Amino acid sequence: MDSLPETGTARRDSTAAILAAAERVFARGGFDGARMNEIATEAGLPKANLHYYFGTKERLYRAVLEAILTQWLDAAAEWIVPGRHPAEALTGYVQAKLDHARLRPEASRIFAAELLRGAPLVMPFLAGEQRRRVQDMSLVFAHWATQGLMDHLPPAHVFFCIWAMTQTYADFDVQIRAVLAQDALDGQTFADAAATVTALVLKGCGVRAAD
Amino acid sequence: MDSLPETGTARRDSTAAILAAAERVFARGGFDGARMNEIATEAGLPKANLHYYFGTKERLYRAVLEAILTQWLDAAAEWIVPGRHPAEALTGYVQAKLDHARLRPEASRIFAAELLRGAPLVMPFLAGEQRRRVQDMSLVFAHWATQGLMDHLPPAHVFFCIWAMTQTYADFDVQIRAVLAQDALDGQTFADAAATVTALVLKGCGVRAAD
DNA sequence: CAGAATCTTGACCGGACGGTCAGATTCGGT
DNA sequence: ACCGAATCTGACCGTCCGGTCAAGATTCTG
Repeated sequence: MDSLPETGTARRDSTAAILAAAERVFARGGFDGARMNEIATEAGLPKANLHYYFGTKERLYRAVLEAILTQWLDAAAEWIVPGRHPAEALTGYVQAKLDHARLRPEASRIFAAELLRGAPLVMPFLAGEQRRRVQDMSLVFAHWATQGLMDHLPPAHVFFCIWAMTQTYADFDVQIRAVLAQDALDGQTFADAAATVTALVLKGCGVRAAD
Repeated sequence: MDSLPETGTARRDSTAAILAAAERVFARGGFDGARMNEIATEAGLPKANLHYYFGTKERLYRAVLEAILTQWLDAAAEWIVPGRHPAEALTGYVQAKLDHARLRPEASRIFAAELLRGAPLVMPFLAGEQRRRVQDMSLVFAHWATQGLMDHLPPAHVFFCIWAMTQTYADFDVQIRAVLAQDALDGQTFADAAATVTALVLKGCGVRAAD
């Protein structure tokens, strides 16, 4: 197929396969529920191979988490800038978060499980980078509010609510599917979700439609 | 202290202690993260005693879940009745959910972890009782909407959002504490949360203030 | 092509953990 | 006081699972 003599190919391919498999398995059962054997099978490699590349289960888990966190430091935040009208900004932010829930539910679930455990590994991230981001975005909210473009609400709490609403469609989709009696969350359902969340956020924050 | 000759006292006391300890431990690490030994220690009983009363770890877990589910079939739903004005009803519902998050965070976390695992045990509850409740409450929403008391939004999604927003203060409190740089979520924080969630829901649903 | 470096893998190990059990103790009724 | 039922518990067992290892295969480098 491809005859180029590539170096380091094995390492790259194997680690990628392992990380992908690990993300799926960790998403299914959390750290404690995951079995190295299961990850190995899912990756199509012998278990000893995982240990060759990652050493221990915890190091593998950390590697998976790391990749996920850099996604949480996400493109969504770029919507929240003073130059934009809050209607446009918040719509974009919500949509970006919802897209993430739809396209990478495993990542969202692993992050959720980590928080449920008390966030032993991601605490530095939460108290550092994420806290800083929220502070920055809060300034933008304050700016919009003083301009009369939206209500004065505690910005941090608004973000907690947006995160909660959007991630619930990834983390707890089994509940949503059960209540809606659907086999899988389809495009229509996500469209309804987007409309609902956007409405709650925009109207809830008293954002007037962009002129 | 109390000298009444009570029968079955041992059973009642022991099972209660075990269930309470189990709820705490399961909330901390989920089913897979919990250790029977840990639960025993926390309950102040030898491990064999847990097995005497509950047989297996899974049966103990089921017992804990059962107790939690009957709380989910909660008092909150009683707020959502046609006779009430939606402003009052939704405020009460949100407040009840938030109270639950504040007062029984362990229960909320165990439920969340169970959903994350794919809800192997509570699926019948979700697809049965809970689905039915949502259908009932959706009728009330439709009633209010046709009366012009609130906007037409997909009622089920509004509930998903309310659940998500309120439970996030229990399930992911570690994240909220980190971002707010607080040691524990205090009364003021929950007051802010209540104000924010209520504002998002009421204004978001276009509920006019009660006359 | 030789030798080094990297990678692969089946077989194995040790500890942790859920679960068992038999004997001791306490309880409840009469 | 007595007896059967219920309760308690330390010691033990078997399995599962993360992790190791050494020998072989493959790939890289000069």
